[in-house]
Amino acid sequence: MQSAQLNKEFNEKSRCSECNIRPYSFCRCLQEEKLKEFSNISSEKKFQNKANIFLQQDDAKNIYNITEGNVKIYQLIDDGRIQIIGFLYPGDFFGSYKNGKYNYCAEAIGQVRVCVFEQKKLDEYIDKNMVLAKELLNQTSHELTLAQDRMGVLGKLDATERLAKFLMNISDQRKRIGWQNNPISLPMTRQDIADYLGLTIETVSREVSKLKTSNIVKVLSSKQIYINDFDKLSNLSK
Amino acid sequence: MQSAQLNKEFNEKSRCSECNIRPYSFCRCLQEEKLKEFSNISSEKKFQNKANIFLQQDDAKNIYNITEGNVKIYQLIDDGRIQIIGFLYPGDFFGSYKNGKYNYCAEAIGQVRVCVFEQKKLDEYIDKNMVLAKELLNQTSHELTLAQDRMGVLGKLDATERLAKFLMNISDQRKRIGWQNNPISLPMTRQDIADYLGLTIETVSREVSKLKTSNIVKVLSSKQIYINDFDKLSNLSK
DNA sequence: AATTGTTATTGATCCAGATCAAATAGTTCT
DNA sequence: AGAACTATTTGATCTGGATCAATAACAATT
Repeated sequence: MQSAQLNKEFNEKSRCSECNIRPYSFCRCLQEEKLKEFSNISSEKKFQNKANIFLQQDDAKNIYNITEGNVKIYQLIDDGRIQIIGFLYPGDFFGSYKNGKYNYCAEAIGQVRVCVFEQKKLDEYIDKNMVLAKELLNQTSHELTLAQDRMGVLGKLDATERLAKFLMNISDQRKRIGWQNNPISLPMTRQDIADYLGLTIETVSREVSKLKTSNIVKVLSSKQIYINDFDKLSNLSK
Repeated sequence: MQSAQLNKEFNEKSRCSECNIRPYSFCRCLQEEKLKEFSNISSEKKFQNKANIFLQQDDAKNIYNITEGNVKIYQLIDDGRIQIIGFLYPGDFFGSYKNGKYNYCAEAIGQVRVCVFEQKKLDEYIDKNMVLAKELLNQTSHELTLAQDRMGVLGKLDATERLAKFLMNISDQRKRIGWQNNPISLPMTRQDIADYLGLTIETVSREVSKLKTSNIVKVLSSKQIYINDFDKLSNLSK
């Protein structure tokens, strides 16, 4: 399975030495290296591929941090309609809530290990632990800028620009964290990409084909894309 | 001018006694009531209607907190295309950045007073002041859930649903903070609403007319909407 | 290797919302 | 008040991407 492979690749490279640059497993670093007492307020859980970690509208009792694997978070509009908020990586926190209910559903992509914090205990702990408070603030701020970028994508870009930006973002991110950034592997399905970009699978597929035809990318397999021309792709992505 | 009126209405009611429920002027409360030393790291500035507070891609040296008036933040895609991220109120922080540059443009709606923090000083100050750190974390988390909700709106809702949700959100918000929630005043232009919802002015106008025709709202003026039927509007808004 | 189920691609048609265009209402200035 | 602008509404047409439909590629199972 593709995503299992991706996870393997990811985990091997996800150990950080400094603990200040992603990707890294926030919990693992804190627990093993810095804060032994950290384990008092958290426990570990495993999820298999496609397992729901929680559903939108569940009572939000916990905050999660990924120690291994990928998680997809999405909003259910009503029957059938889904908007994927994001694809998450080791080190990412998730579990934000509104009025005591989770704000989205969280689902494992491949095998996932998470660190579970009881919301209440974490809150108390934050009061006594500035490192954690600042880390949470940094991560949340970072996520906020990503979310704001996505408003521009969903509100104003056309299908060609959305896909180009998606591919560029993935490539950039992989490069930044020291992975292979070309060809890029896409662990998620076309349906996931469509739900992430606010398009349909057919449109995503057609846009990939257009990039292939205009020789900007080479489609090694449906989940492996080689970028021939970064400049052209970047120009398309706005 | 409509928005001046709105600001007046807003400011009169924006004084909080408890300082834990919005709207309130975060800076004002902190400065006047709780943290005299707070003023050491901040200064106050005024902006007139339509004045740019900062532009996307400016070096992000400051963080702002609104003490009076409203601010609109928006992303410039390229010439002409604009995506409005949000309309901000007293107490709201803004100035999030990525790679040292602001992530959006900020513009005053009506007259605005802000509290300006030098990013660097604020960062140092946070280390010593847990109240501020937690407040920033709370606000940022809250903004994040709003941003995530907006992804669903922009990615999956149709025009009718977008406008209905927009009106419901405004009404809910006003109710929560103790303002008149019916009729609701819309200080922003149709163009602003369109740029916020990822639509065109024509479509926004047509959707308002549809709500009027189906007797769900009464259009008192282009900026004053009376909601006849909350249930129906809520059903439309998903 | 053949069968079954899942995921992706490609083609044909349709429609929601964009665009273009014109009329109307509201605001500001002299 | 009247002129000059600006913002909003309404109408007519066009189009990008959705929808419907069929095929092709790929994986998993026996």
